[in-house]
Amino acid sequence: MRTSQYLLSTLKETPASAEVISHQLMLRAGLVRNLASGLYTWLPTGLKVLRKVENIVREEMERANAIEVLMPMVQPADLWEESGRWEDYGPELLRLKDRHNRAFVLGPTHEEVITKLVANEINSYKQLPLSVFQIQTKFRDEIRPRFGIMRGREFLMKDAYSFHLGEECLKKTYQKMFDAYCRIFDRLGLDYRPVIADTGSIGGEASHEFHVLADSGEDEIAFSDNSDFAANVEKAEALAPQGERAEPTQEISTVELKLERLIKTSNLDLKTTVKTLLVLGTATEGEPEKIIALVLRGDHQLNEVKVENLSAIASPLTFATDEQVSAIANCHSTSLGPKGLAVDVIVDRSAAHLSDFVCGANVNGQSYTGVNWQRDCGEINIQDIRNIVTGDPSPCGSGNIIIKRGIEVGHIFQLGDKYAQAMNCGVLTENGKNQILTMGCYGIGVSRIVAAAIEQNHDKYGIKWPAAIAPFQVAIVPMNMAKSARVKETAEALYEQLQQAGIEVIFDDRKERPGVMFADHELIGTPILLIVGERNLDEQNIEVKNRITGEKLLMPISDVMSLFK
RNA sequence: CGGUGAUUAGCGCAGCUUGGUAGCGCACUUGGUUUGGGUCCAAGGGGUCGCAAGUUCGAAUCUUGCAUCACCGACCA
Repeated sequence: MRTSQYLLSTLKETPASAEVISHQLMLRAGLVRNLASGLYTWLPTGLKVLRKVENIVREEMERANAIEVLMPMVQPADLWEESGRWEDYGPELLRLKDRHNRAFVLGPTHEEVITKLVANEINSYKQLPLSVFQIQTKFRDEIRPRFGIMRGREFLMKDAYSFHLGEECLKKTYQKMFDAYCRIFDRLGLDYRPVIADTGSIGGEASHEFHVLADSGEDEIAFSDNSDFAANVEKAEALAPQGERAEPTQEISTVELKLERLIKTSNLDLKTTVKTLLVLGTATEGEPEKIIALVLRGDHQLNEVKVENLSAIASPLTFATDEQVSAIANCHSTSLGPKGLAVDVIVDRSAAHLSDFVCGANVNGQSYTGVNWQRDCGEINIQDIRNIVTGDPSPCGSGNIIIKRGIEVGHIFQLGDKYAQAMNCGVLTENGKNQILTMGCYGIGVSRIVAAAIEQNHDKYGIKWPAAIAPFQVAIVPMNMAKSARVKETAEALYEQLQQAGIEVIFDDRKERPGVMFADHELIGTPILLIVGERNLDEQNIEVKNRITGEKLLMPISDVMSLFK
């Protein structure tokens, strides 16, 4: 490729709208352009990278015996009604109508379509197990698209689905996929971790996420400092504190300050206080809305995922309005406390372990000290409803927790039969009976990987691509080619030779000053720069600069091809 | 969905307080100059100032509404 005939589209200045480094560099290096909120055009250089990621993913899927298909992005709404997700999915699902007024959705995922397909195509146990995958554009109407490609509304995803007669077979394929994912991220050259994950709205049993570690990541991951344990903070169990709860030593007394003021003025340790949140309980038909109180130790944070997984709590989690709060406690939410609340109370394990604690008194501007659970609040329902924090004992039983941020680039699930059941996807077994299939599903955010790779591999000059996904393997940068016939001949010959050898080479044949060319190629992140200049031609040498290490060395022109063996 | 802010040339921004011929830097075009790290000089092209309504002799500037984009928040101790 010659730059003079290519769409380089690099920018000197950083567009104001780009927040994270990967977004800035993707715009500056001419990989993508923004079209509308969460929608991006892939420019030639970006597309090259995207295709490389795609191909690695494809090769490893095929190696894991998955077969490629391509399903429509636009899907009929009745499929989604059949699975129940037309109601469940919410506004993230973009719904649209065709000219005949028939309802469709833009596919955020393809469980329905693939399950329908398999239900129609697969009839016998002899055809199982089956794994299929596709690499297709998805659309999710995110509340808040951000960080450029990282959380766009339209994105490229690899999604795979496996079908089995039973749990045992599913587990085998799940492990195979797990291994395939590790190979993919190894080949991509990324620093990643598989972590135990919540199964979320898709449902099912076991699940792992694959995270690329980066400070800008949107997820928090809990690691043990003494074992391989790693889990999404959403999922990581916070163990109950050791030992028995201490006996009460204080009587309740009332303080004429709201809890917040009390904490500030008397320098109270948050660990001796509790906070109380009112949320909606599961709706039952014909009954008035039920409110449930959640109680956490003051220094802890509510884990929404854990709470939503409790059967008593409405999903999605909804906080009580100020009106609902006053109706129940006759005070503002900042003065709530568990004593004397006329609703069901769910107490976090750590909060439940306290004695002589401080809390709101359910009267505006008043708090209690010296409160004790059994004595003052009666029987309580104890659950794990908080986020694990640094220093907590690891749920695996070994070591303590440290927390790092990660970008979720892959997620695998053992789905079970939720969709197969709903779409009546079964086969005849050996003894001639129909049996509903068990499914697994396996996603990789292909476009997000491009952004994640940049988050992890950049410096002040630009992107430092891992070799496997660099848009070009090598750039030829001639010094003052317009004036020197020798430089031109040498550069052209090199270009010819590299092309012949099937190496992805970009030849900077623009009439630009050296500084401009260096800056562009460093921004784009081509791993090797071949610098052709008068300076070294007398000795028939060429300068080779490694973008990753910054090393420069001289080598005879005739040896250049050895770099690519 | 709530809060905040922005919207003026392809990009980054000034001008708005105090209404009166629309500017700067980068990029682009042409000529010259320079040539191993974003040269320098000169000339030039490009904008219904987000949209709509209002106030006014006159609106980028004041008022109102709308749209789009971005950031923050959605944890209520």
